[in-house]
Amino acid sequence: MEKTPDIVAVMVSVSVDGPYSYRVPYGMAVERGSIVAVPLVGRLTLGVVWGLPKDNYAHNRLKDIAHVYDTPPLSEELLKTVDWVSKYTLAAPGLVLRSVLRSTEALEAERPITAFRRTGVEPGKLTRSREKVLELLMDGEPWAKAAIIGAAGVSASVVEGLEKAGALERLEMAPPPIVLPPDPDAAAPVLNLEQAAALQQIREIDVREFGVALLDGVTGGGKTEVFFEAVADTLRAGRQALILLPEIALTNTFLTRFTKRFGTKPAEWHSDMTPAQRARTWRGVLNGTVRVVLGARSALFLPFRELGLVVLDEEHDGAFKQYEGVNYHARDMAVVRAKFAEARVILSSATPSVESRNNANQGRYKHVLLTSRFAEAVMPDIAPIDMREEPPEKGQWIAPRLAREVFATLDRGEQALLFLNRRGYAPLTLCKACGHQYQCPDCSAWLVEHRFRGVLMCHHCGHEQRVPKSCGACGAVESLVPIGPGIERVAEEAAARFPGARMVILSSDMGSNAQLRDRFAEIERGEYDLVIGTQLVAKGHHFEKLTLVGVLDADLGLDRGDPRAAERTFQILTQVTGRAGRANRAGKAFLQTYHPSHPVMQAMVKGDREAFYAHELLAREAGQLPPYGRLAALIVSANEHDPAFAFAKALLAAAPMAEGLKLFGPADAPISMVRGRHRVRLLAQSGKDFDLSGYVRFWLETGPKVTGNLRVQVDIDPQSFL
DNA sequence: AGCACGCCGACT
DNA sequence: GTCGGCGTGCTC
Repeated sequence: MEKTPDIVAVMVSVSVDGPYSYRVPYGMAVERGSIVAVPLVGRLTLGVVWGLPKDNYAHNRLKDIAHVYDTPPLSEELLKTVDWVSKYTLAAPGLVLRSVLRSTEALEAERPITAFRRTGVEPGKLTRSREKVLELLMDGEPWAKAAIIGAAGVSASVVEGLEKAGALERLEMAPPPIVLPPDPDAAAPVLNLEQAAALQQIREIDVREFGVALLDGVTGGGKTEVFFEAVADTLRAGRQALILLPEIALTNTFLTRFTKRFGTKPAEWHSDMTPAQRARTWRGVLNGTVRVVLGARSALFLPFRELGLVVLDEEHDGAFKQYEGVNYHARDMAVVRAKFAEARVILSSATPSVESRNNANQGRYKHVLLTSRFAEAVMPDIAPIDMREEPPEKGQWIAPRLAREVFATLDRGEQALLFLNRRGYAPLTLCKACGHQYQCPDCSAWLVEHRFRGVLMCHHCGHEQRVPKSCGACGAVESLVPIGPGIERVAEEAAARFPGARMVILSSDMGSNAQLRDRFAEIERGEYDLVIGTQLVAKGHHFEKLTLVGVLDADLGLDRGDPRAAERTFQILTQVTGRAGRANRAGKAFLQTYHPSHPVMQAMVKGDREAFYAHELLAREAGQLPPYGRLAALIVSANEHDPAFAFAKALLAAAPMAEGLKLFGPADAPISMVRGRHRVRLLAQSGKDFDLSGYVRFWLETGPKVTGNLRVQVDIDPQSFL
C-alpha cells in the first residue's frame, strides 16, 4: 500500500470472519495498521486497515471510512499475530483484534491539564498559604495545578484566589508521561557467578533476533535479577520490553524491585487499573514513550511498535491461559508474537511446564539453568507422612507428627505454614437425617460452606445462600454436617491445638487485594507464628522466618483423569515447600499423602525434579499427550442435557477421517452443568505435526449447524478437562 | 458484538 | 387486535 487506494479492507472489532471493504474518502490517507472508525449497521465501530480487499463486494454497497485516528499505525508484527492467533484458536479475527483495541479512550486526544505560572503581579492580600504557593513558583515556570496543591500543602481555592487576584495565570499543559523512561544503568546489579553465566547464555541470543530462553532455576535463585539485565539490554538497543506475570504475582514487592533496578516505576497493565490509566499506558506503548510494561496476560496484545523482549515470569502458571472470549495461552502466543517481532523471549520458572522443558531438551529453547540458591539459603528437607500409617485423629486433619513439628517450630520462635488448596470450611454439607447433599442450583457442584461468612457457596458460578438452620429436603433441625476439610476448618483445628500461636488465614476470598497485601506484609514482619493458606501463599512471597511447611493434602489434584494433574501437583508442591527456609535458616516440609509411592511424591521427597520430568515425559509420550501429541476439546453446551448430548453425537458422526487422528466422547464434562448450562465434551487427539486447528475448523464448517441455545466452544491445547 | 426482523404466547 | 418474549441472521 504505497499510495492510499480507493478501497481498503478493514478488520472491524466485532466477531466477523474477515475484513470488510470500505471506501477511503477523498483526501484521507490510510495505510495498513491505521486505526479507523467505520460505519457498521448504523453505528461507528473501531477497526484497523488490514490491506487491499481480497473479495469484490458490490461497489454501490460500500461505505466510507468515517475517521482515521491520529496515532501511529499498529505494527506489522501485531497484525500478523492477530491473524495467527485467530487461525490457531478458531476465534474470529475481529474478536482477537478487540483484545488489541482494549482502550477506546486511548484514541481520543489526551486532555490537557491545568497549570499555573506567576505573572509578576503581587496579590492584594498576602496570606501564609499564598506565600507558600508564590515561593514554589518563584522560577516563573508553569506548574500543574495538582502539583502546586500537593507541594505547597494548600487547597485548590488558594490557587484559584491567586488567579482571581491576578498573581497567577492559567494555562493548559500536556499531561506528564504516565511513567518516566526506565534507565538501564540506574543501579548496576551485583550478579553472582552463576547468574552472570546465565545472563551470558541469554545474551547469546542477539537482542534484535528471535530466540527463546528457558530460565530454569529454584525459587530464590535470583532469576529476576537475570531477566532484568535482559530488559536493560533491550532498552539499550532502543527496543521495548514486556514482562508478563500471573495476575496474582503483580505485587508491590515486584514493582519495588523493578523501581530499584531501573530508577523508575514500570508501566502496569492489569485488571484493576482505571480506564484513564489504561488509556495512557496504551497510548504510551503505541507512541513509544512507554518502554517497559509489567502486566498480566492481556498485555500481550498491547500495541508495541518496537517489541524486543517478552519475559514470562512463572511461565508454568495456569493463569496464563485465557478461557473467556479468545481461548489462548499467553506463553505460546508470546512466542508467536516474538517470532513475528524478531524479539527475544525468556520463560522463567522454578517448575517449568513439561512443554517448555521438552522444547529445551529438544534444543528449540536455550536451557539456562540456575541451580544453587541465592544467599546460601538451603533447600527444604521434604518428608512424606503416610496417612494410612499415621492418620490424624477422627475429626482432625493434622497428623500427629506434623503437629509435633509445628510445636517445635513455634517453640523456636519461627513461623510455620499449613497449606491446603481448598477454600472455605467444608467442601460438602449433608443432612445426617436424610442424606441430602447441598448442590448448586445452576451447576453440578457441591456448595462449599464458608463459615466465617455464614454462607454456602458455589465455586463455579458464585451462587450463595445462607447456611440453613434446618434441612431443605427433610426439614430436620440441626442435622447438617460438614464433610471434609477446607482451610477454615483446619484453622479451627489449629486454634484448638496450638493455643497462643498468632494465626492468620489466607485465601483469595479473605478480602480485597489491598487487604491481602497487608496480611502478607504482616507475615513478613513476623507478626504471625502460624499461617494457614491456599495456593495464594505459594506464589512469590518471601517469608524470612518461615521454616516449616505442612501440606495437608498433597494428593489433592492428582486424582482427576486429567493429563496435567501430575504436573500441576508437582508445581504447587514445589512452590509451597519452597516457602520453607529461604533466608539462611534450614527448612522442613511435610507432605501428608495416601500415595507416598506416587512418582510426584517420590520426586518431591528425593528433591529430584529431573526424575519427575523424565517420568512425566515418558508418560506423555506413551499416551501421545502434549508435547508428543496435540489435543483439542469441543465443549457442546445447551440449556438441557439431552439436546447437548445428541448434538455432540451428531458432530462426532460427522467428523472427517484423518490419518493418526483419534476422537473421544461424547462425555458429560466433570462439572456437567455450569451456570445452568449442560456441558458435553468431545476430545480430538492428533500427532504433533498435524494441523489440528485446521482440522477442527473444517469439521465445524462441514458438520451439523448449531441452532437454538446450543453452543460449541473450541479449546485448542486444553489445560484441564473440567 | 449489537441490532432489526419475525414468529409465537398473553393481555389492556 | 397489539405488546413483547427471544431465536436468527447480518453487518462492507
